[in-house]
Amino acid sequence: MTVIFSKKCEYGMQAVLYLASQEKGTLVSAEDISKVLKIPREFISKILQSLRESGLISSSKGKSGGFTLAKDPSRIKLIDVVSAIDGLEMFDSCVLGFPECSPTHPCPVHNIWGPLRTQTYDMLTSETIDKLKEKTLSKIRSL
Amino acid sequence: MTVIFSKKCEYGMQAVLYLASQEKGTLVSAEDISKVLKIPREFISKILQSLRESGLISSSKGKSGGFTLAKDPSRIKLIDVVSAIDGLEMFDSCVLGFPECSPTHPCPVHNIWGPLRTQTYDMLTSETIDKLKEKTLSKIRSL
DNA sequence: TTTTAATCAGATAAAAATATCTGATTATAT
DNA sequence: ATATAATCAGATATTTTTATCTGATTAAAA
Repeated sequence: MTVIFSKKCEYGMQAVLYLASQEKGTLVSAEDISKVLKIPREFISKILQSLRESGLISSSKGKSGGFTLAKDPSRIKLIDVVSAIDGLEMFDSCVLGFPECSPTHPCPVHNIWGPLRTQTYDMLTSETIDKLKEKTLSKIRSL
Repeated sequence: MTVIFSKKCEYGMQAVLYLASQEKGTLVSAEDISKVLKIPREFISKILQSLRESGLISSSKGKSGGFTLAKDPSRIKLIDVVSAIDGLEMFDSCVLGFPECSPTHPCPVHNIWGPLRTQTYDMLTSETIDKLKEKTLSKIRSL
């Protein structure tokens, strides 16, 4: 079982938070991210590539190349990463796995789950990642 | 990506809710459950077997055999199914996938996620499945 | 007593998620 | 110029989850 998000998505969020905690414009290599966050090198590489394709981060090749955020951290939210990797489908599918769960055909816990889902969405949407910089740094220090 | 629970667990919850919506003591075959809930026959079979091993449901073999709840629906909660199939690990692991996320080493969204996790747990813990009978029946009618 | 319809146990298969490998390309630094 | 250190693209491998198969056992019904 996953805790809501796939490993890819979890790693992607961690990496984006890490990039956001760097000095603006700093290029960070996949190797570096892999070591700091303890994520398999080749795996985070692939994830970074796909985030680049989505336009969330940018990269430069060659020696001393690496990755950096494509825009200011004050304009990026965690939901952007989720959207790019896992997609937003989970925010309108049934927690019990029933098909077409809706107000007209609610599952047994539909009314309770609705607000929770909304709050989860809000958690990912309300804050931009620049606001999470300090917390990110102190978490990384403890890894 | 899953929506919190594995398919096994979703199907397990659906099946247990369905059993709870039957007349007390009714034996329901895996075939029947499979058809009503549109779950692959052999797959739900395995899930029912494992729920039997966990003691949540009981079975009788032979012609006109089948499955029924092992105790009164007023004493079963959805968390029992989750606990038996997916385990409760998700309720204390990090939503961003960081290891050892805790109040002393919180991840960037630790404080926001905590209450949400608790509410999710409450959703599965507060109501016994007999309370969900009517809603289950009306959902099943729409499948 | 035989047929039938069910669970049960264990093996296997298929699909998806996670992870790694290989070699090409690129750009900096020596 | 050349060596080095990085991304990139595509293939491959491994692991986990989801799903199916096979045959044995059981018990009710014919």
